[in-house]
Amino acid sequence: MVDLETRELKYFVAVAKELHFGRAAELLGMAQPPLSRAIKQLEARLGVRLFDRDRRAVALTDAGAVLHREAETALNAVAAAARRTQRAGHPRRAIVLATKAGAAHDTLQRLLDAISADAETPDVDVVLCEVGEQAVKLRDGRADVALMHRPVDDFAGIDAEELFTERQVAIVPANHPLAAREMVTMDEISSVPDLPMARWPLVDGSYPAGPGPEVRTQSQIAHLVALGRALLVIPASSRAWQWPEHVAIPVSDAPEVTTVIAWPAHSRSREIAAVILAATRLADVMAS
Amino acid sequence: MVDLETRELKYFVAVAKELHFGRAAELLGMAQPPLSRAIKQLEARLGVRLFDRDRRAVALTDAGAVLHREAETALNAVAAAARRTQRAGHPRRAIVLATKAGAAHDTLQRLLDAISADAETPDVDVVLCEVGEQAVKLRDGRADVALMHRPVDDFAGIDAEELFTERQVAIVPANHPLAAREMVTMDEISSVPDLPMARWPLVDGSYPAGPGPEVRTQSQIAHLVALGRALLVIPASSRAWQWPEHVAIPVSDAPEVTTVIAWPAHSRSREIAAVILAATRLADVMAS
DNA sequence: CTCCCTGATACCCGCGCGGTATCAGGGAGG
DNA sequence: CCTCCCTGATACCGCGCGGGTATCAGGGAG
Repeated sequence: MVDLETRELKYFVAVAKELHFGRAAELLGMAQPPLSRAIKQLEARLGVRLFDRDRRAVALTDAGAVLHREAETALNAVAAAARRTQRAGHPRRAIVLATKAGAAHDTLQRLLDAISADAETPDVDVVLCEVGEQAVKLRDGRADVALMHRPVDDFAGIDAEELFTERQVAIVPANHPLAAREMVTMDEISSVPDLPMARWPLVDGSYPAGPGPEVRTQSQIAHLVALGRALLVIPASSRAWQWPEHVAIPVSDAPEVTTVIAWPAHSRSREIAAVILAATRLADVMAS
Repeated sequence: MVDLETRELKYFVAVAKELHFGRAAELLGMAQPPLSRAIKQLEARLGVRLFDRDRRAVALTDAGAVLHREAETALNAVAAAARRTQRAGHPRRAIVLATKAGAAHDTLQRLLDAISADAETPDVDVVLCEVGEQAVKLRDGRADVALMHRPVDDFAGIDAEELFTERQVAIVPANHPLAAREMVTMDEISSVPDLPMARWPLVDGSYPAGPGPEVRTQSQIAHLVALGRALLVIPASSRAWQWPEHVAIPVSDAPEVTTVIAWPAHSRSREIAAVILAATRLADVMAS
């Protein structure tokens, strides 16, 4: 049985990301030769070639691609172990709730109120995330629970309880012809040439192909829409970040989005359970 | 940011399991002093006390208990990374299916037939498990897919697709009065003093309290039932291992058991997806 | 043909990990 | 009350390995 050290995994991931030993070494704060040697030893120990180096380019082999994925989840698990242990050991025992900035603002407000009013639930810190960051933070231990969205977010390794489901709205510039509409369809908004949909980064940080502008943050897209350069389809409850220059129009045929409260698939502590319970109870109240 | 090495985690887990530095060191194949030092350094690095040592006994602190849980999942992830990488790199690319020995025998038979008949699906090796072992093997990479049972198995970190649901039967000795019955209730069988239910080990290896005999394997319990010393409630499809000395009686009010095909929550490769698809298709055929 | 880019090799040094020997403190038994 | 022993902590040492610098090697570009 081979066993890998997290140091080796970290080295491997750096090279797999950069596909360049020199740059990877620099990122790791070390020299290139020991890095080359470490990777070589790793390959020897596993008995598997991880990179194809043909003098000018470095590429992942199939096995390397597998390790790339696996190593990242393993490193996340190790980091989570460290962070959760530290948090458990320190007097301050607030749990961390991750949520997309601007999303479900009023629900979150009421949830936090309910939690702080209830003596049973622990203190909660809120950390605001961009796009799909909640899952990352749950996985590496920087957060304990999160508000996430089905089906848009990535739930691998994450459990969740449904809170509420809502339709989506298109956010368009107030001075655009579409702004006068009562309701639109996906077909209509995807065929507007002067208002392409903004492109969000995928999990690996790259962008899908398409005509729309590349954005990373909510305020970037808010700005772009206000400038009349893009439109956006989001859950209705996200409207909290709308500016006067924005108009929200219900989209009749966009898939509904379910807001869920999510936690890492393992480690369901009593504190986390209390918060989940508070959230589901609140959702029941709001539904009735 | 602290980062833990897998070596340290392994040391910690050994001590957490044994609650005894000397024995843990022996299990690890090392001397006790370096182990003590390693744990001490770990505590220093995390800034958290992990064990309460009061000269005569070693106990986990709250933080230690957290790390115990987290470290085991992290180590599983690391081991899985190594194993899956090795498997991906070697010419032989069979995927490994874990199943409880004796359970759902005919379904499995047909599934394997369907898979080997289909050129699209990969080769499949079958590994037979005792009780809840499938989840462990999925988590540490020794298996890629598994047949598991809801609600009895532990699905933390594991995704699954339902295959079929069935009622449970009580297995009793053929010479016992109950053997003549057409149908029994849970109440009836739990109040038979001379036929206690066998006790299976919990996830941590210990046994729940109770009058029944402790068993670890299917053949142990099969033997015990044949000897008239215990009874057992299992899904109807598990009857494959019945001996002539066994009689199966439907239990009217036992919770139904759903057999599912399961895989680790991350890493859903094309090969695994093909096997899952074959299994769900087969279940559809069998249901109609 | 030459230069340069990039990964591999050679070699050295120092830290850290693991080993042995020993200490320290407290519980149990006479 | 004293002693023995059990168990974890401390002290100290040696060496292996991880990381550094210098250099090589091979192939693409101009």
